Amino acid sequence: MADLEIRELRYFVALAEELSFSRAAGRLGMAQPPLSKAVQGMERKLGVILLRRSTRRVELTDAGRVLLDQARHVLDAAAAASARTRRAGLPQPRLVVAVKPGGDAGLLADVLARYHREPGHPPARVTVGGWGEQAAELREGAADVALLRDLPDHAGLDHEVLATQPRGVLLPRGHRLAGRGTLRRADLAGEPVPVWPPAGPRHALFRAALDHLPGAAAPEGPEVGDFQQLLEVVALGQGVAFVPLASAALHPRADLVCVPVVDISPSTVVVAWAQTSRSPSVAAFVRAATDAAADISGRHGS
Amino acid sequence: MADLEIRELRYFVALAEELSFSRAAGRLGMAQPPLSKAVQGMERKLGVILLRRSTRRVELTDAGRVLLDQARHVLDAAAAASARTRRAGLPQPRLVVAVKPGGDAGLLADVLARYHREPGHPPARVTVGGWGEQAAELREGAADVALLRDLPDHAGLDHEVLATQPRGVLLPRGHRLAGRGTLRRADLAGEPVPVWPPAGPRHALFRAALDHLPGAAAPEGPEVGDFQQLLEVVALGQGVAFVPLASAALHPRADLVCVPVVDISPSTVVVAWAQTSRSPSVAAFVRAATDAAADISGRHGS
DNA sequence: GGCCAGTGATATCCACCGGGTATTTATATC
DNA sequence: GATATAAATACCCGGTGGATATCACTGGCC
Repeated sequence: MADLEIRELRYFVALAEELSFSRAAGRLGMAQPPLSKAVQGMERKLGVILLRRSTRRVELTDAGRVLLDQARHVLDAAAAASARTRRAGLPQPRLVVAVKPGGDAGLLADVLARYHREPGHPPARVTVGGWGEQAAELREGAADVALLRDLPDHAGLDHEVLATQPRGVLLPRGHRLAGRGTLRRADLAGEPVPVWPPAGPRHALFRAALDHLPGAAAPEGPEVGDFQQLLEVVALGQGVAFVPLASAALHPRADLVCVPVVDISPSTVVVAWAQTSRSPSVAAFVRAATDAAADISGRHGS
Repeated sequence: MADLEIRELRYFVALAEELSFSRAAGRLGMAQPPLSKAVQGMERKLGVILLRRSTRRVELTDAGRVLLDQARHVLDAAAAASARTRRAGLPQPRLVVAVKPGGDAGLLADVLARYHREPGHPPARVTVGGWGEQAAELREGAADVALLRDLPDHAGLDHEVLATQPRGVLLPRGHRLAGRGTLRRADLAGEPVPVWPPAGPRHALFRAALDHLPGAAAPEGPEVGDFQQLLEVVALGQGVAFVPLASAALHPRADLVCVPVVDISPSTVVVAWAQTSRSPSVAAFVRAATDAAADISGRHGS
């Protein structure tokens, strides 16, 4: 049962994505024949046909689809192993915390203070990145822990919920519903929802919108790449967006209003970490985060 | 940033476990010098010292400890990739369900019926294994989904709780507390707790016992390897054990009594699966399991 | 304190195989 | 049926993974 090598898995992923031996070989910086041989070797070792190929078409078998998914996990894990080991070997290792601007619900300073109060843990270094990057950073070992909103459902991450925030809908000031004090989601049937981001896994706000609008009554709006574009599209009347009320308050615009929607699930602020890197320092940071959040909500509650 | 190869990670894990180049080389079926060279190559590629070595002692650096942990995850993922791909390539692929005798809370038949009712999914095959094996089977890809009690906290598994069952304490019939109708955990201070299993991650019942008994008041009892041995030890008065009441009812013995303990957390029955293998079939099985559990508890509640 | 046993590092060599080039084979299109 | 394109086959070469032999260092022990 000789197992597969990392190199072979990289080859296979490239091939499965390109569905062409020549193109995949080009992307890998190698010639086509050795790629053919490598894949034949994998099929021999596994005793399984991975690709149905003629001279004109290449397509994955069921087993090939499984291997594509699994290989990505292995490659992530291998990249993470290198990255985390390198970081641990630095003269002064740091706990890398990935945050998104506005995605920490104002908790970051308090969390860091609590984390540093407990001795024996490496100092924290904060990196700022857009949504989606954080999950990738955690999985690939570039970061140890992250504060973010609405965790994507990607496998491999554990999380604790720190806070929930009610969501509203962003509307242009002149919209027929802009004057209402609160809305229910049924009111929004038929409003177009901008697609965000245009490629790859959708942003949680987008998925939330689809989940919350009744049935297929939500036509897809234009594609937007970031939050600013989203605001522009809404201002132009091309779509509506579900955002946390607190987040809307951070970006006030004269031409937009944010109306609370009472019957949709709230946005969550979470602390997340890779399931494969639960070090004592990560645990300490998570504890600091949950303590800080409990303290805040307790203070609000009193 | 050339990444590490699976082969190198296997070498490193063997070396880190043996802490001896010669012994590790022996275990790997190779000679000692190439192992030295391979590890030097890894350190060169990573730019990190993994082992502090003299001619008499070998010990891991901090970075080495990190890599050991990470390498195990990569090797698990790689083994799982091979296993799952092989299984998917079989003429008639199956959904492999790992169950523990008595660990399904009587749900298995109903869950299987519901799963098979939905068309389009491969037929299920049930494998029976002891506790701990199931988690390993899921991580290594030998099984797709498992019904088990008290999920170990190993990383890499997702789960949904299907049911909770109150726990009691097993006592020999002549024990000073055996006549009581119910107990509180304070009553049990000072009772010895058998260690189970003797090596590796502890069984959830054991960890629960330590969590629930006040402070360090619980001396460790003898080591036991399985449930039958645990019953023997308790019968001999060498220790006490926390078990789900339903589980105790399955193994009635004249010389043992099970007394409910009212202030400890209940045992949970969960459906679990590897985070890295969320196929539609797994999702369908999980849905069937939660539906079946909701149905049962609903029927009991009515 | 010096000898010896044991262990890791170095030196050197070989064989295998990962990868390249040239060619053949098969299929879709016109 | 001719042609063009892309995967498979044939063959070759160089790098490297692994083996054997040896050196160098550490630590126990008389």
